[in-house]
Amino acid sequence: MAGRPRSEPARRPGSEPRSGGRQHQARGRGGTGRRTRRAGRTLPRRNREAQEKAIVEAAERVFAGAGFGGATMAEIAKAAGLPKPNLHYYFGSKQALYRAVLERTLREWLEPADCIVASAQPREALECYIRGKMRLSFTCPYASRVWANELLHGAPELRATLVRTLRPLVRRKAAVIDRWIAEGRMAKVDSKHLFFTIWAATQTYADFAVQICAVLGLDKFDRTVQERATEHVVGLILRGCGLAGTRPGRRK
Amino acid sequence: MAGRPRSEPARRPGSEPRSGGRQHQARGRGGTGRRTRRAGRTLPRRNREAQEKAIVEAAERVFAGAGFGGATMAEIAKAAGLPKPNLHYYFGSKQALYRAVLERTLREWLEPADCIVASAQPREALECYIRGKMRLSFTCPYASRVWANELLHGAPELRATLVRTLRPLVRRKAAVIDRWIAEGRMAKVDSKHLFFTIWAATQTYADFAVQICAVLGLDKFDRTVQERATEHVVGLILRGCGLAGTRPGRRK
DNA sequence: CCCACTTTTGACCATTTGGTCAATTACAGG
DNA sequence: CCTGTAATTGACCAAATGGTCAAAAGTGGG
Repeated sequence: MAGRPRSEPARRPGSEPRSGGRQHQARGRGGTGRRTRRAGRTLPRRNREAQEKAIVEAAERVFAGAGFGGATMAEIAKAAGLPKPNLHYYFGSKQALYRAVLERTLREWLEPADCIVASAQPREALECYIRGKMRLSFTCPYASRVWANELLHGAPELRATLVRTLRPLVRRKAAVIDRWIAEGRMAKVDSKHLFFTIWAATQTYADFAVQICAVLGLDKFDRTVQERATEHVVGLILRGCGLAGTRPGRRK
Repeated sequence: MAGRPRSEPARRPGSEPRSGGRQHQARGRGGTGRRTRRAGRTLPRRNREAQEKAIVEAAERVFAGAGFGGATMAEIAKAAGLPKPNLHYYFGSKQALYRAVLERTLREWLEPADCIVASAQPREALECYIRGKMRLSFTCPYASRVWANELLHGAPELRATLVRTLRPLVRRKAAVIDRWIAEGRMAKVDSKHLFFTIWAATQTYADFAVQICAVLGLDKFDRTVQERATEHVVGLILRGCGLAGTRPGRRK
């Protein structure tokens, strides 16, 4: 099938490396997504947005499992259930796809920080933040691992983002905490390093899950362990910040 | 290019991939190192042990920077200042070399835990352990990153080691902590999860150094930041374990 | 000086991999 | 039904990569 080259097929595919660079214009012009809603035949006729999402999600899993260097486009394509050229059609290159995955992750990463606002109670705010982070670790471990992997290798793709986005965010949130400290509402801790510790303590459950499972003798995290871990981290850090009290003991 | 000797290329002496692995008997007999002192020409004539060490160290840096999949034998060879076939001569395969790097790391990893013994004071013991871990993070970041990378990707090479070596160690050390808790000498924390938190909080300075530097606006850690970070982590966790007191405030 | 053994290397391969193409199919309008 | 555009896909590359060889060098003993 397919084939049947009409009449003047063999035009010698140029042989030159074409080298090329910016072919793949990506994104058409205006209303690309027309949402056809009329299923073609085998493929549910997904629109561009849905296809891109499917690819990014597949890529997230594969990158998380093998790192940028270890992941292959073929594997990602397979995971997404699409032929390989489609990935290039939508994202142009492996690196661009990788970047798309990272961008997606950044949003989730920053979200829980919304809890930390000056008008909140220190204990409520930090507890909310930590719980949010723990929840993410358990629900989106892949995203966390891709992010961790990128940092591990020197953040070649997002060093700029760290400085332009993460740094200002931390500065703002740290200022809130510093005020609480100045008002004597919590112990004197280094507010920025507190963030590093919270990130580390919470994401370790996503990034290093195998190690934790191995030590605990589990195959995977179950509800019980997730709750136990969460209460442990929340308790330890709140106590470390001088925010114990109120809630008597371990909840569960 | 590349010739195309079509005719009778390989005599296939053993056809099979050799699979096995024990070629490369490593370790010579007794006095391998004879240190010729007469430089052959460019290479100072290093003995086997020294060569292996040089290779492992180069590999550690390269694996840390690119992960297993992203690292190339050529790059490692270049970093070690040796031709590529030498790596295979000494270690047989990329995987074997990688494993050698991991084994080396495991030793460093476990060492600081010696501080935690039943006869010690809880505060002294934990403080010693945390400081030891922090020191390692700052002095041997590459090793930590290789380890982290391996865990991140599911620990394909050392899942067994985790269960056979790390798990029993944690069980023993956790038992010590549980006793201290039972004796009312420290707060009620989950002893195993306490280890996970300590590992995370300390190694984040090695694994995610770029992120921390970006947030702090630094190029690299200087003495001051290292001390500040150490005091922060020690203080936060000890307080979280109900082991504050004695030492008044932040030392520096 | 010769011999047996360990190391060192340059030259090569078979495969894998990111990426490219041209041809084909699916649609939406006219 | 025809046509232009978006999307899809099988077939291909050139480059990179892990690994292999066999021919050198070194080396120490007899």
